[in-house]
Amino acid sequence: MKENKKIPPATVKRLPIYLQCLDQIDPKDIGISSKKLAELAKVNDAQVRRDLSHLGTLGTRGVGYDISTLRNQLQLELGLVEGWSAVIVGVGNLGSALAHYGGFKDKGFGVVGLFDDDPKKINSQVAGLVIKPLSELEDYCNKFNVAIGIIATPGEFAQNVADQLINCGVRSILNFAPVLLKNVKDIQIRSVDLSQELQILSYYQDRPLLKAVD
Amino acid sequence: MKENKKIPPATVKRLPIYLQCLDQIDPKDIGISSKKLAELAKVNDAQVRRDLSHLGTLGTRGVGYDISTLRNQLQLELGLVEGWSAVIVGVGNLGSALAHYGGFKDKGFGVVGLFDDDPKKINSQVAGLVIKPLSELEDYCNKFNVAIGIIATPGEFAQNVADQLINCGVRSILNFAPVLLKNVKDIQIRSVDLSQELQILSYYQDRPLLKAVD
DNA sequence: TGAAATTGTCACAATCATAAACTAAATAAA
DNA sequence: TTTATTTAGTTTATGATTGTGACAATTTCA
Repeated sequence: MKENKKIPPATVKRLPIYLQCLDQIDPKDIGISSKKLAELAKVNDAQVRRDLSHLGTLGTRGVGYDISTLRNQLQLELGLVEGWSAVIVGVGNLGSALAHYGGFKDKGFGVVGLFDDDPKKINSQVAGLVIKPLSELEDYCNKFNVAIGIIATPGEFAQNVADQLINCGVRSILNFAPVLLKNVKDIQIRSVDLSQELQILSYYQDRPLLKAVD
Repeated sequence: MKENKKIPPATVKRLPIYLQCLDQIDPKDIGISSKKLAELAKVNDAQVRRDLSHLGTLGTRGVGYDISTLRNQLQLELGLVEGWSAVIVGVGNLGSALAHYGGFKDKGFGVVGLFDDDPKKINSQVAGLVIKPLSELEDYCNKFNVAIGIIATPGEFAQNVADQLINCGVRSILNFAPVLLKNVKDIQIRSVDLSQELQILSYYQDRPLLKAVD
């Protein structure tokens, strides 16, 4: 209900899930109840109402939520209407996969540049983009006002790349390299470590009674 | 301290990080303090001590932790010494990237099979493995005692693939498809949604004063 | 023996999820 | 119209989880 109020991080993490659920329902439906949405998102329905109340008064008592209004508000709150530009640094298998990944564009992110320092890759094309050397990163970031940097290099180069990205004015970094990047004030960093995910699964593999969270 | 006691999920998520940090320190070092390890893992040092105390009494007061003992205990607790076998279903860009990803083998996971239902892909090789049709999944899982299934298909096939994997005796699933899989008792599922990570970054992009967690 | 270092553990505060209860609003039925 | 039903929004309570500061216990070293 309170506008302009800080949204709890746990709620922020669920907002993209709600958005995803909205894409999965019958396009003929124009409304949805918190109960139904909770079912799709696999959370408690009170939680849904509480989470959504952070975005303002979106629903109608006795009726439910209007789907298109809800989608718009979620996109607005998440900043998906701002058309952030992103670059991918490191165009190996993972970087290529990310460059081809359609899910980014669908959500309003545009990958505008690919960078690698391997001379054999420079000037070749991946997903319709020409791979550039890292030396051109700064010009690119200025030209396209790049907001998000995606790091898909081997671990040993990741910190250096992150420093360069930050230096070029990039404020958010999504890191796939298996290293912990230095925490810099005002810079948002999220790391996805594929092997760590498997290790967590491995822990619970031996302990079928427990359930992992998140 | 308490053996056989449930380890908090938040701690489980940090254990692979500690393991990663141990790989980054000078191989000549034989010991490490909680303070130093906390610095590397970017957490509080009291947290490190508490997390590690769940694995038993590993350290020595006034001295610190013996690195090789610590590494062994972390690997043991995470089940990394059991040599779990994994299959990858969906050999598009992301599936290929995962197949090539060396980080899995380093941590004790072996990718033993690739599956796809695209006739153009079947029988071709990726990362030294021949891509098989899904119809052969069950035989494979039995033959290699596959414990972990990695789903890298488009979203619309993910639930069906998950059902098949579970049917074949797979008990842990790492899902990269942008859908929420049904929760099945005794089956561990972790989902990594690349676009969701970007959306969370996008939220905080507009709010530089806040810091995302996790 | 005393000082410094460092672990293991406890206690406390903050956050979070969930449920219950209540109000308010909209719709459908009588 | 009146009444019943549905459902959002809000508050409160509660229990669980988590992170962190504090400190005694232990080891090393001078």
